[in-house]
Amino acid sequence: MQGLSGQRITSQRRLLLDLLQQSEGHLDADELYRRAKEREPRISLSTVYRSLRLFKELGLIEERHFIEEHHHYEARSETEHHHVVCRGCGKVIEFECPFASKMKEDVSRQTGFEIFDVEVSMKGYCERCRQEREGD
Amino acid sequence: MQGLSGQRITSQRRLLLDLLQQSEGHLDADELYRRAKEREPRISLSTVYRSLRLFKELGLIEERHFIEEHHHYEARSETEHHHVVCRGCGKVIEFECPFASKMKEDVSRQTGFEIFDVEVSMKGYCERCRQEREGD
DNA sequence: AATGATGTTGCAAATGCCTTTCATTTGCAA
DNA sequence: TTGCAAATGAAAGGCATTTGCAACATCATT
Repeated sequence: MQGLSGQRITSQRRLLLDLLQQSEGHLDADELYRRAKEREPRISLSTVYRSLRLFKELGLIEERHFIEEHHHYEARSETEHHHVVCRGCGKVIEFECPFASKMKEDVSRQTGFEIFDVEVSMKGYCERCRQEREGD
Repeated sequence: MQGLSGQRITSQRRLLLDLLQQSEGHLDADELYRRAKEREPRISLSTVYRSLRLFKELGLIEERHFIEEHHHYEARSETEHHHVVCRGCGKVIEFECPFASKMKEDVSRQTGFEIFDVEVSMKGYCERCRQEREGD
């Protein structure tokens, strides 16, 4: 009738979602595009962006923005995980946060918001980069 | 001798920092530009961006990216605070997080990172938007 | 299987946030 | 007050992402 009802399953979408789900780690739009082109060279970057938006709306993937320049995407997993980014080399490590649900409740109570997403992100220097910095 | 030593105090920088410090809430570059132009119509957007970068490097302000499209800036405050963003209307509310330092320690121990920043951000719907959604 | 209605795609052009270039102006130390 | 490095404004550039549109799939119906 309207809206989301008439969504079609196309080869491009299947491919893109496959790639997102297979890949551990996080892909940015461009890397996803590069991988998709290996299998379907005619695919276009706009299709990648359009599909990412769709998957996000459907809740199939999550969008992360730990790097200023652009976003990263990852298939949604059961256990929510958070990120530390190294300011030196850009490395990203995930961790789980046992406080998440408690924080969510607290904040929900304080603000009256109905919260559907909690994200903890930290910045710092990884061990390797710390050593290099001390070397200077 | 070099580096940060040769920083100059210009009228534009004074104005911009004033505006950032006065404003409660968070400004994006464009809003800051608009406000600055009211007082100094010849100021340019690039000066705004250059100054924001400088202030950030000097630790005078903090950069937030709770909205995908662009960043928000706020004068650095003593107590660190975190944010909930309403997916409906974009409203941002701050909260304090008593777990922050504990999480920081935990993650530092787990990953070997030396962490200098923790940011908790949540998404949801505020009370008003929730009511409107239910009305549909 | 052929048809048709409508969702999707690729491509190119456009957008939007932000940065850079460069000629000119300004702050500030001597 | 002069000289020079740092800063500015204006315009051009860069890059991730979006959009307009004609050609093309998908899927429910014949």
